[in-house]
Amino acid sequence: MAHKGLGKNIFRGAVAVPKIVDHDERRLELVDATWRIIARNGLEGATMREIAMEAGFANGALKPYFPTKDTLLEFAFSHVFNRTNQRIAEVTAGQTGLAALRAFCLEVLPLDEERINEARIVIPFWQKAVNDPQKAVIHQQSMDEWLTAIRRCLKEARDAGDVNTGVDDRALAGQLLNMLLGAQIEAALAPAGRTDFGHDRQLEGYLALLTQPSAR
Amino acid sequence: MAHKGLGKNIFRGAVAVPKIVDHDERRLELVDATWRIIARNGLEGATMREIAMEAGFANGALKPYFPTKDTLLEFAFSHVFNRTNQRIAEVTAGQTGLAALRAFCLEVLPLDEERINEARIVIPFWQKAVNDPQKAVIHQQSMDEWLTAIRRCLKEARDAGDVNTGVDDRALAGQLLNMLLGAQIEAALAPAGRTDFGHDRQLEGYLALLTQPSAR
DNA sequence: GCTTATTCTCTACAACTATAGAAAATAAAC
DNA sequence: GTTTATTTTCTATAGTTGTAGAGAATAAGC
Repeated sequence: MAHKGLGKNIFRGAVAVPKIVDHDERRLELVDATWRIIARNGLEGATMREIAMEAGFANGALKPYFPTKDTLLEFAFSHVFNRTNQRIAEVTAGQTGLAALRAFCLEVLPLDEERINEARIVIPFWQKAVNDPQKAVIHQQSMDEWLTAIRRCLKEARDAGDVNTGVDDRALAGQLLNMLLGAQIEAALAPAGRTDFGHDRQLEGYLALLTQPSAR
Repeated sequence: MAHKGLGKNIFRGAVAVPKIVDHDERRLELVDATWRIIARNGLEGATMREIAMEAGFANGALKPYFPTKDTLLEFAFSHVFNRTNQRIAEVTAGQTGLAALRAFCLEVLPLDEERINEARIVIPFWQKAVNDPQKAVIHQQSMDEWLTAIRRCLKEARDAGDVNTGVDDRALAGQLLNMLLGAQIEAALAPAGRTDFGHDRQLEGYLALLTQPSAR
């Protein structure tokens, strides 16, 4: 399980010296260092030297784990989505309808320092993705997943009577997704330290819009 | 009016040779070339050499007009906002309430190739602004203006009875602004050529949400 | 302690970038 | 045509970056 990074672990007569570091784990450490550097110094400040130093290594130490910088960055960016998606899964587990939708959005919105930092990582990613189709696909896939999840919640909420607007779910899901993305920008561009952007109130307001006071 | 770029146009006895190029105009040309390069090759591809060539000049020709690359980029980025704001002013002139709000949003949304290109320029700007407070302020100022404009429209629309939701205008304005920003990301990251993202339908849907069918 | 494969450090290098500034080209005024 | 200031080209430079790869350091098994 450990010998995955290099193809050198050939069968050797009797003695087999095991690898000391778990390559997969090391890659995650390096991704973490990359995130910290990007969040602190931006994409321009994320040089291989800087990242290595942040991880506690010297210049060339990343090579065995990521053959190229682009490999590292792409892996790092993918992992932001992975982590967010995992948190979403945890938070929405067992929930349905409007409750699930609320939990979903509250997890994506940059409501605390940690997620504001993630916003500061996602924006450089978007910038790269604008001119790198391979990275754009990574984004697109997660967005498609999110759209599907949102629409599932909306459908359930309609069945439960919590959503009864005449506006169709396709439009609603698009609105909500774009709101979530826009919130990342607002949070990432704000001066460091600000954490209260009223995004949670915006969300509650939006969800309230979906329920027309039909019978009153 | 022309001698603004350099401070060399000193009083000279009798003969005064006029400058041939209008510095302000030239700056705009250079900004245009910068936009084209960024939209086509991304921020990484926007080197001084590349920009100069795109504008039809050689390597050092930009210096008299922009002493440094950062100056050029900042000016170029500011101008995206300027241009958008001017278009907004034209389109919303004479309009009020929901009509003005609709016109405003339709102008900001990336509904055609030109504005999709602008989205491809704004995202690199945001990326720079994340770690450059001076650029972040440029963004913030326009966003504050936009928020104010949106809330003015909402108030007018309420007075006209076109908006009657219980959700307060502050939350609504925030939602709408974030929707507009998010739409830029979706458009900029899509493969070149796509132009229909349903953003206009999303907008109509959102505006419909603001009008509760109270008396029916 | 010795061997061996892995892991890391460090130096080197080629490519590229922003910028500076000398020199050439240019256009107006005489 | 000559002069003069402006405009542009072109070469040079200092700095940075990703990457390569030799060698040192390291840790496990004997």
